[in-house]
Amino acid sequence: MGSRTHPGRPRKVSVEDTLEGALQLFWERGYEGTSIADLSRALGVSASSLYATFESKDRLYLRCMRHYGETRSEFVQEALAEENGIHALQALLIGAALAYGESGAGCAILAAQPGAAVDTELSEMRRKARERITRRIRRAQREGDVTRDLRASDLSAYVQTVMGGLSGASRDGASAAQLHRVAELANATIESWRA
Amino acid sequence: MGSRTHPGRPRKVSVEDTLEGALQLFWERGYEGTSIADLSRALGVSASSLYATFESKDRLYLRCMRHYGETRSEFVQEALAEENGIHALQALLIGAALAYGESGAGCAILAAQPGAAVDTELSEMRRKARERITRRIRRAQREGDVTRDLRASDLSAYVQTVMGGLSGASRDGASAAQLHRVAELANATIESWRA
DNA sequence: ACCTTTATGTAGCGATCATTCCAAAATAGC
DNA sequence: GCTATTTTGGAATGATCGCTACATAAAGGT
Repeated sequence: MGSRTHPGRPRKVSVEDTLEGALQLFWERGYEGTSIADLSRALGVSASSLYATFESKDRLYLRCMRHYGETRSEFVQEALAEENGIHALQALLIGAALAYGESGAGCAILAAQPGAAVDTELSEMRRKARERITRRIRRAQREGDVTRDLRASDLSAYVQTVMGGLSGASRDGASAAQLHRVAELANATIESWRA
Repeated sequence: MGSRTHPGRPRKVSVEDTLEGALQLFWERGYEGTSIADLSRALGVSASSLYATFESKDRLYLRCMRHYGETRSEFVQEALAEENGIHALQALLIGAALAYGESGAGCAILAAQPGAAVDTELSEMRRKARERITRRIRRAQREGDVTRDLRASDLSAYVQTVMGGLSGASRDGASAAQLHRVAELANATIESWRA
């Protein structure tokens, strides 16, 4: 299945560009608030082309959310790579405040509403993100950065709760500066988690 | 206009019951995820009756959100009535964790997605809630419960951000116990705001 | 009994929804 | 230039959307 003898007509818009454009609409208006006609109009591609490339609206939405995860979560990787565990978590919240403040639409995945079978996969994505934070905290506890008196899963839940709150505040119109100040208040809590 | 001479046919379902039932659907599935046909089926009332009583889907939704505010925010009043300012804010988060944990659908107003002209009013409701918290914090600062080194509006924003995060976590399936533990972590921050 | 008033259900409105069919267009290999 | 392959746009699918017209049912006032 790798012969590739006959090429066919070239696509008007690349898959990458389509995902990026569709993401913007889904991100701002949500899954149910974005119709195929909206996407077709905004992208300059007919509905049938979208269906030929991405099987259904569900699948396209899912691809967009994965695309979001791949292109908008660098700040998570960078923050968790901080040597000191406390600094890592604090950098995570500051990074979230900055990222959500820039976009003005919060986190596409955390802000997604329940809807059909898509929600299962999104919930799984959120669970994995939380798990990544939990593992980083466990490592910090092993390394003596974070106290062992508190459960890593609880601390992780707190961090993701604040991130979700920042996401919501961003969508509600909070300024980047405002989000930053909230993140700093939350970081005072994290400061108290030192071993 | 208070004569009331001719009564007319009695309604099958009271306005109160209709609002309560419609709220349940809107709360769980959101505005766009709930159709008039869904409401008609769930309430046992025809669509035309709904339109005769509530002018439009927008207005019905708005009435439901107000109904939510009137019947589900007792914990806010009770918490903010606490004598000590620090305790008031802490009770607010604990109360939110309890309330959102019970419903399993978070806060209907904080979790509402942007959509048409309805969003303006919901945003206003959130703003008023935040203002109420801000005023309580200012009072606490006057009474010497909370430090004057931090801006009341920032502290209020933090509290509402955590509430929004708890709401989202609840919708994502977090248990009441889990929400409670997160609230207690957030309350450690609030503890540090003592004057 | 009749009248006024209000709420009811049925049927239907045009618009939009996600999705599909299909023929034409555009490419590379032969 | 032909063929195979793939994407394209336009038209149409049935279903559902929010909403309305209309005739009838159920009450109290007289």
